[in-house]
Amino acid sequence: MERGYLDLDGPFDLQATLESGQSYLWWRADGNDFDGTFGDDGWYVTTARMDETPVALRVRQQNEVLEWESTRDVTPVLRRRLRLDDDLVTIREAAPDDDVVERAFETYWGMRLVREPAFPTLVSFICSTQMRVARIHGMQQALREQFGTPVSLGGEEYRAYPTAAQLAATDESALRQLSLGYRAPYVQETASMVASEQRPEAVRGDAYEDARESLTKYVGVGQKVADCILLFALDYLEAVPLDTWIRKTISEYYPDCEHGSYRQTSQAIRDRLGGEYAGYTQTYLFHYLRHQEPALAAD
DNA sequence: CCCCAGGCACCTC
DNA sequence: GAGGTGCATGGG
Repeated sequence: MERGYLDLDGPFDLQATLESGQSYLWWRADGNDFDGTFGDDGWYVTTARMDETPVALRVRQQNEVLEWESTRDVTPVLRRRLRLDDDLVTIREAAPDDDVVERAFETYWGMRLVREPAFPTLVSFICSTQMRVARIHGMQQALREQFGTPVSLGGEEYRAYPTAAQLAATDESALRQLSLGYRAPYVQETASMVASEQRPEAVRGDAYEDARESLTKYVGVGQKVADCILLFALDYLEAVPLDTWIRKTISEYYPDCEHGSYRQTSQAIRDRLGGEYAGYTQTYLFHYLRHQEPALAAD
């Protein structure tokens, strides 16, 4: 097993980054789910594909350093997936100068967006509809344990997130047994599409609204889920997913951005929240308000 | 029993 | 394009 230490350049908060509902692809090594408190040492686990081979890795933050363990040097994986090269100061400067945005950035300063692999993100957010964060996470763990390839790391046995081919090979009833509910056929059909060369990464380079529209070809993907995939996997930092939380926020703090259609409201709030980095601000607001609902109601 | 959760597909008009 | 409905499952 290899171990390494990665010096952090600028503010970083691993817990906020991994437990803010952006990614459902990491879990705590101590077995506690995200709503519990840390039992011991702060390690998170995930799997990655390096040269088509699944690799397990552990990471924890100790002040200005990320410590990792894996069977290979996973420094490039961490840089990419945790967006360690983002310039948070510049991003924050693009955000509006109002109280709620200030409080959100202040409270979780150091939180990064993630840049996760596209297919697992696609499946995760198909599962996210009408579902709480903790259960979305549980569903991905179930998919991993049921269909993923075994990977070992330092005596521990994990399972990689299943590939499109692995999920395409299953059927609706097997997915329903994992409590995916009505999302089961969506996941299976979408996995089949991706396995037959319709890869979500193909939208890279398209104009933002074209890319969003294009992703809705997958079953179970509407405009909101498409925005999540663009923001958390495909580097479209301007994407602002209009979920129940951000809609409540718009109604409370930015009522002039409310319009009839998703497209128009999206355009207005995107401009308000900082244009090219609007999705970053949205993610701070989402995480902050989801843990501060009384404050929202009191305003 | 109720309501709700990072909405979407499907149907009308 | 806009407007209604049904939808699986578990937790409060």
